[in-house]
Formats: sequence, C-alpha cells, structure tokens
Amino acid sequence: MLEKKYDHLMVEEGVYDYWLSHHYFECGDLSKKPYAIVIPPPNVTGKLHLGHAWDTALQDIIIRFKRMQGYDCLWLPGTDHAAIATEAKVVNRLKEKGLNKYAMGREAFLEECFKWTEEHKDIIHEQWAKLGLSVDLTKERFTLDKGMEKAVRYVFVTLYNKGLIYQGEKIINWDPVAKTALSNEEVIYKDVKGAFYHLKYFIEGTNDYLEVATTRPETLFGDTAVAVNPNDERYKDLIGKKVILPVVGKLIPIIGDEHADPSFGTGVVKITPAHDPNDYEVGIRHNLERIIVINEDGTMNENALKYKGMDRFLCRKNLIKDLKEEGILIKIEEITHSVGHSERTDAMVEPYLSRQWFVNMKDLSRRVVENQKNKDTKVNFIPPRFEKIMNNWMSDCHDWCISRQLWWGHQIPAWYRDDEVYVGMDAPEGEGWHQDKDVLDTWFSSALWPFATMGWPDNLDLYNRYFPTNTLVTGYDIIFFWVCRMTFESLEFTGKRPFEKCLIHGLIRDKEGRKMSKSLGNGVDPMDMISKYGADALRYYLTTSTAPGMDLRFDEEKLKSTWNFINKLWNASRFVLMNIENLKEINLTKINKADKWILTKLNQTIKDVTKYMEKMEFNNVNTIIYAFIWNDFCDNYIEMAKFSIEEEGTKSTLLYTLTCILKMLHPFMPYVTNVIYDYLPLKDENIMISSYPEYDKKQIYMEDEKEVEEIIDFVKSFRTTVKENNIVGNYQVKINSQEELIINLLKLSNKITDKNLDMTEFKVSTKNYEAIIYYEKELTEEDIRLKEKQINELTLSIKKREALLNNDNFTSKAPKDLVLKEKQKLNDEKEELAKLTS
RNA sequence: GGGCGAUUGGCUCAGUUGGUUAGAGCAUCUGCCUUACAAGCAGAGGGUCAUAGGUUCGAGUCCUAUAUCGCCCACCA
Repeated sequence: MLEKKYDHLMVEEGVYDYWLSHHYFECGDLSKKPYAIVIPPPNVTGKLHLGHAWDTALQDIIIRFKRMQGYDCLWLPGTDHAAIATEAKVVNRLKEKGLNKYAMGREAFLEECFKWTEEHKDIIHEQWAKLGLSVDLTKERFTLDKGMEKAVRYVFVTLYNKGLIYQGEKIINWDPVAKTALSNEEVIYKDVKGAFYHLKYFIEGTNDYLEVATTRPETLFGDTAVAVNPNDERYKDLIGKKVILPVVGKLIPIIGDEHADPSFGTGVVKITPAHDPNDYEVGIRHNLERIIVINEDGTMNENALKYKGMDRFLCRKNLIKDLKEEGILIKIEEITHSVGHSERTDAMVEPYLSRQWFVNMKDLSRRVVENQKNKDTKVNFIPPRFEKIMNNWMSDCHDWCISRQLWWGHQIPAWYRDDEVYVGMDAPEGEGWHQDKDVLDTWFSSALWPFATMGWPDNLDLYNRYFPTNTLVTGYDIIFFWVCRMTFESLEFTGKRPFEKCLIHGLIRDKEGRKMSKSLGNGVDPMDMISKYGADALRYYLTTSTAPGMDLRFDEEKLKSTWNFINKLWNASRFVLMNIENLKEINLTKINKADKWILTKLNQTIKDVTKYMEKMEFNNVNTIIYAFIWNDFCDNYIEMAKFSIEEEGTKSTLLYTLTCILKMLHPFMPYVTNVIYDYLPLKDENIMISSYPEYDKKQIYMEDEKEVEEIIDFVKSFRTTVKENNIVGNYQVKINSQEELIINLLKLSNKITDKNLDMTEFKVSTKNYEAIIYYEKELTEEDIRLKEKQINELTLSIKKREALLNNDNFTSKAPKDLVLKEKQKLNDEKEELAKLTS
C-alpha cells in the first residue's frame, strides 16, 4: 500500500536504474513504426540549467508518448564539444594552476580538454538521470567523436570541391581575448557609453582642416583616406586633394564615396580598410591600401609608432591626451552606441582583416527558402510564426566564417605546401605538407547532428531507419545558430529536411521577467528544485505553464502547487488502492450511473488529451487533465463512489479510470506514475512500455452523463443556498426525487419530509430537481435582497435571449444547433424563474 | 529603419476555424480536523479582455490605426 504522504525523494529513488537495466529506452523493434528525436547536444562546459530541463522534458514527453503509442522510438543523446566555450573554460582552469596553453603545446592542451569533457559528460549524465530522461544511451554521440570527424571532413571536402567553401581575406569579427575569428551570430551587440572624438585633418598646403569625427581614434594609424559624399556641397571641391594624417604625418587622399552620409556627424569619414567592414568596401572601390594596426591580442602593432605594444584602449587614452596637447583634438562628444561583444568571452569584438575559411551561403540558404514553400517537405514549426524567422534569415545572410583560431575542435582538413593548398579527407602524399592549424566553428559540426549521429556517411543502418527525424525541440534563441544550419546542410547532403516538426519554446526568466544570468545571480539550479519538489513536479510545471513559443517566468510558488497536484493524485490513488484490493478483473458491464458518468468524462478527456499531445500543446493538455483529475475524478466521482464502493462495477471503474490517468500523466511525471502503477493489482509489465489510453466510444453514456451533471449542479446550488442563508443545524427538506446520489451527497436521509412546514422556505431547483428547505429563520433584508438579485439576473438573461431569438438575422444566419441550444436555454431559464417566484 | 511578440480579475497565465454568462492556478473572504488528501474539503467575491474606429446577426478572437512593454535583425564614421 502507498505511504500516507507523497514523498518525491522516496518515489524517485531507484526507478531510473530499473528502466535502464530493463533496456526500456533502447530503440530497435523493427516490427513497429520508427519515431526519432535527436537531443540538442548540451555544451560540455558546465551543468545543465533550467532551460535544458525544460527543453529535454519536452522531448521526453514526446518520446514517452510516442513509445506508449507503439512506435519504435529513438531519442538520441549526445553532447557538444563547444569549441570556443570549452577552450575558454579549460584555459581558465589551467591559468588557475599557473599554466597556459601555448607553453604546454597543442597535444597536451587537447588532453586537458578531453579530461574536462569526460568530467562534464558525467555531470550531464547524472542530471539527465535525475530528470528521468528516456534517452537511448547506447546511441550516444559527441560532436568531436570519430564518426563526426569523418562526417565533418566529408562535408568540408565536398563543399570545397563544389566551390561552396572558400578561403578569403575579409574583415571578420575578431575576439582578442580568445584570439579567434567569430561568425556574425557569435557577436552580441550592446549599448555602451563612448565618445565621438572630433579631430583636425589638415588639408595639404593650407591651414584649413577637415573635421573628422571618430569613435575609434586609435585606428587612425591605419587610415588610408578620408571620405566625403560626392554630393556634399561643403566638401565636393576638396575631392582629389590630400590631408595630413595626424601623428603619422603622411598624406592621404580625400575621396568621394556614397558611404559618407552628409547628415551624420561632420560628414567626413576617416577610412580604415583593415579595421572596419564599411571602410573595407570603400577601400576596394578606391583601391586603397589596408594597414593593420592592431595585434591578435588587442595590443597595437608597430604601425602605431610609439604606442606599439599598448592595449587598444590604453592607446586610445594616451593618443587622445597627446592629440589634445597638439591641438588636433577639437572636442569630445559623449554618445551611447552599440558595440559588438564576443558571445563567449564578452570581449569587445575587433573588426579585423584576416584570412579565413567561409561557407558561401547564397545557394545553400536559397535552397532552404525554396524548400519551405513545399508543404510536404518543409520543416513545420510549432508555433508556425517561427518559420518566418528562418525564412527572413535565410533570405538575407552573409557568408559564414567557419575557421576559428582555436585548438579544441575539428581541425580544418586543408594542407599547405609553399603556395599549394590541398583539401581532402586525409593528409596528402608527399613531403613538406602541413595541416591548417585552425579548427571549425562548433556549429559546423552541430549542423550535421541529425544525420551524422546516425552513422552518415559510412554506416547507414540507423540513418535509413530513423532519418529524417520526426521532431526537433529547441529554444527560439538558437534558430539562427542551429536550426537553419541543420536544415541547409541536411537539404544539401541528404536531400531531405532534418526533421518534420520543430517545436520551439521560449526562454526561462525570473519572477520579475528578467533573463536568468550569472551576473544578476538570479539563476535557479534545476537540481535544487528537483530535491525540493521532485523531477515530476518540475517537469510538469515547466512543460505545461505556457503556450508554445512563449517565455516562462519561473515561479517557485507555482512549482509548489504542482507538487500539490501530484500529492492529490497520490492520495486519490491511495483511496482507489485501499478499496479495490480483492478485485480480480476489470469488469465494466454492470456499472451504475456515476460510473457511467466518469467513464464518459474519461473518454472525452482521453480524446482531447490525445489531440493536444499530438499537437504538442501541453498547456492545453494540462488544462484538461487537471480539471478531470481534480474536479471530476476526485471532487465528484470519488465522493459518489463511496456510496457504491462494494460494487464490482465501481471498483472496476475506479481502477480503470486511475490506470488511464496514470498513463496520460506518465509522459509528464514518469516517476510517480511508475511507482503508483506498480501497486495496481492488474497491470502490464511497466507503465512506460504499456499502451496509451484510447478513446472508446462504447464508454460514452450521454444520458447518464447529463443526469449526473444535473445532480452535481443541483447539489452545488443546494450547498450554496444553505451557505448563503446561513442555514445551520436542524432543517428539513421536501424534495421531488428519491435520487440516492443527491440524498447521500447532501446527507439528507434524516431531514426529508413530505409535508409543507410552516417555516421559512428556501427553494433550490434545476431542470428536474426541486427542493424546499424549511428552516426557522427570520428573513433579513440581506436574504430578500439576495433572492431579488437572483430573480433580476434571471429576468435580464431571459430578456437578452428573447431579443436574440427574435432577431431574424441571428436565427437565419447562425448555425441551427446553436439556435436550438439558445431556445433550450431560454426554456430552462423560464422554468427556473417560475419555480423561484412561485 | 525592418520584423515578431505581449497587453485579459491583486499576481502568473490559458482562451482552438468568431458563437452569445471570458476560464484556471496562486492570493482574498466565509464555514469545516467529513475515515484518500487541512499540502485538504464546501462555498463566495473579483475582469467594460490596453485605446479608438471598422467588418459581422454576433468580436477577447478578424481588419485599420494608436499607446505602452519586451525581443530579433540591420545600421551606428
């Protein structure tokens, strides 16, 4: 028998190991239809946060549901090597030990990274187990494992041979802390306080100067021109002349270019082609020299003359001081502007001229846009609005910079010898070749995740069976990073979409609606929540609290009330188990009207829940199942069942209904449902491999349902009347029915009279039931007012409904059954009014 | 500048292809230790659905503006 109180710690103990040891999570039953989900691989950088808990709980719900529906389910787990993020963490850890990666060398450093990875994989495994995730661990992959290496090289080489990957010198986003290039998506723009420094660039041979405003004076060493708009009346005559570059003293041309906006700043722009993407373009148009002035680590190089070796920000400070002394500085205008920061290191990103590898996005992205127009092959987003986000981005995206100056990652399969470049799966034959030292962007390998994890391109057994996958679950924040890239790689290499559906969820925020972040210190550890309330409560709360795609404000109070819901389920189960101990079989042939009522409700619930499970609208599942369990089953049915608890039909109904409830809740709360299910006298091997309840129209009893609904209504009105009129102790009731449910629920057996008594009367009525409560009481003004209010409300409602039904427009245009329903309601209301005023 | 989302009782959120008394949880008030559960039970109060127009027999829902908040993308010399 169940313990008296729900104890999540005790309930969740040992269950996961049981599932594992029985291989329930493993796929491979070829007699069933396949269903596959690949996990978004978490970075091996740290612990899982609440967002992961949400994301993975959603997937587990889908996979457990499908498994119970009889699919052969593969939920493929894995982790991401997270090139830059992990490398940064390992570098920091080494730093604490007084070590640095350059001193220890590439090989030893990678060993450290693998060590780090193994430690964090262990943590992640432990957390997956705590969350109860039914991932098939025998299929686990890592973005840097041997198979992925093969897939990555194959993709790189193929795209290179098609001309879709190329090496080029361009302005890229440079992270001076991690000392690597970044893609545009890895740059976060933040508003920071800065300044416009207005400088004098003297015109050659005159005492006149152009006033140049810049936010980055330290790059002036790289200036190779000054641009004005060719249509700018103020300056157009100066085009072709030269100015003297401050400090450096050399002459640079004044050029005319549309890039200079006459209405912005002074209308004069200094052009630094090696350190600004727009200036780079201007440089190409005017054939300007590109002079790099900053080193990889953000210090100034020899072109900065006496500032050489200074950090870029220190150089700015000193330079400005010097320019002020020389009278070059006109003014400093404080402004707020947005500046790119590295997503991982938070360093200010340096636009930097550098030779990198790129993916040409033009055809790849166009293919995605085209594919989305075909409803049979497109990725279907839930909710659909996110499809537009993908389309927008794919319609207008720049080439993808994929090389990273890191060590941790897939090393680029390109080899160099003198001026030769060789790109291939393996090192070329012959002497003197050396491999590219750089590695690929993490997302380059994650983009192949749905098919490369299934053995592609070599071993296609899993791939043939489970690809394309059915559903991908992820947050809207990584649609660009990941969903888009998986889609174009998949279309390019498999000819198919990577997944049929893509369920998008939002971000977790704190109670005030702020993003959870380390700097705010408002993060919540899912493991703490699990020890306080259990994984079942956490999973249910996270997955049912918002509509798909919406953010979630984390509120511990709500988590607590989810715990209460599970406690309610626990106690209802206790009641059922206490009363059905000797039940030999479930027999639903001889059942009473209360049994029929709950079975009808149950089947309607099964139908609706299944519908919303299929649509992945889990908040709607919650609304339905919560009301069914708490209101219908607990508050009403169990109370009615107490009067017929000795009947086989009632016992059977109790067990049958509870079994269905447990099964419907199982995908959400696997632990508690597993434990309760094991106590049932009649059951299958295990709930997670049992079959999902199915709607059974033979168990729909409309007449009984209507009758019991009315009984419940009547009982409720009766109680309200008693309560509102403060009827306590001795009262007597004259009622037009012998209905046992009413007598029992209202405990009327010794209060029934068939006479008209000379006492104050309180009438309670529904369509078929009518009662007069006799009670010795002076009617107060309050009582009279109450009754009048009731009558007024009813009269008003009748008037409104009559007007509606007299409107020909309504009766002719509205659906017939609606009109009928309205007529019925009107009749009911009239009858009720008659009873009340009689 | 382009796009997206939100605005519904004190708080957090639902609200299906428009269907006529707008729901839930928490909080509040009243009364109950009723043998599954006081982490509970039985009741109650509380919303002109951001604003203004429009379409319709009928609008929280569709259309057009406006306001406030939030997010994404682009630009920012």
